[in-house]
Amino acid sequence: MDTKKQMQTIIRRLKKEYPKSKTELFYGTPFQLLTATILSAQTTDVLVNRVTEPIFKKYKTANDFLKLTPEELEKMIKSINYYKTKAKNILSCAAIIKERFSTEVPKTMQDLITLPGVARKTANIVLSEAYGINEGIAVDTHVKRLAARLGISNNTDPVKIEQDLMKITKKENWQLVSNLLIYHGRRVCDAKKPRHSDCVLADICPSADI
DNA sequence: CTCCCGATAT
DNA sequence: ATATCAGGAG
Repeated sequence: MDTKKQMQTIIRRLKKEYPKSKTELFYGTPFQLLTATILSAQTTDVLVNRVTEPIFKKYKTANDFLKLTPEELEKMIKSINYYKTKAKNILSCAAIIKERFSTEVPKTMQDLITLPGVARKTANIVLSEAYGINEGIAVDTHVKRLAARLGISNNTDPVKIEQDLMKITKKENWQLVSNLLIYHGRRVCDAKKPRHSDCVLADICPSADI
């Protein structure tokens, strides 16, 4: 079966299911998106938004966040897991962005992944959402799980999964496919109990033995 | 490979 | 009690 056609079908059907799919992370500025995405590692977006909403009212740019001490930021994001590491990374990012990138969140993959706590997944989110740049496909836990279940990629390395997805997806759909798979992963194809009977992809999915 | 290390659903 | 949640670094 043609995997490119399979991907086209997946995108068409999921687009119909979730016409308004976009990031569910709350943010205003590029640095806020970077911050929210760093916080979102192994954490639900609902919890991230709960924590960032009051913070983002006061702190919008890298320079704003540099007014905070690590201890102050830790206290504000205490309910997020890995809060110490994340607080340190966010402030390190702010400092580096101020010093090396004239206070602006970088617009290239190469520059973004030099930031602490930022790898391809986070960089892809920032590039596509904040700047509209399709450098790659953001592969998170949902994309990884759905790619495996749909028989698209058996790799465990997120970078290889991203390459497998890019090969069979039109570049213009790179950010869309990531958002669609995440939406579907959260609502129907969840990790514990995938709801095959409610899945619009069931007939083309190797994992749905209905 | 381990560490980071909280909230929530089941 | 345990698995999982928009991962990344050492």
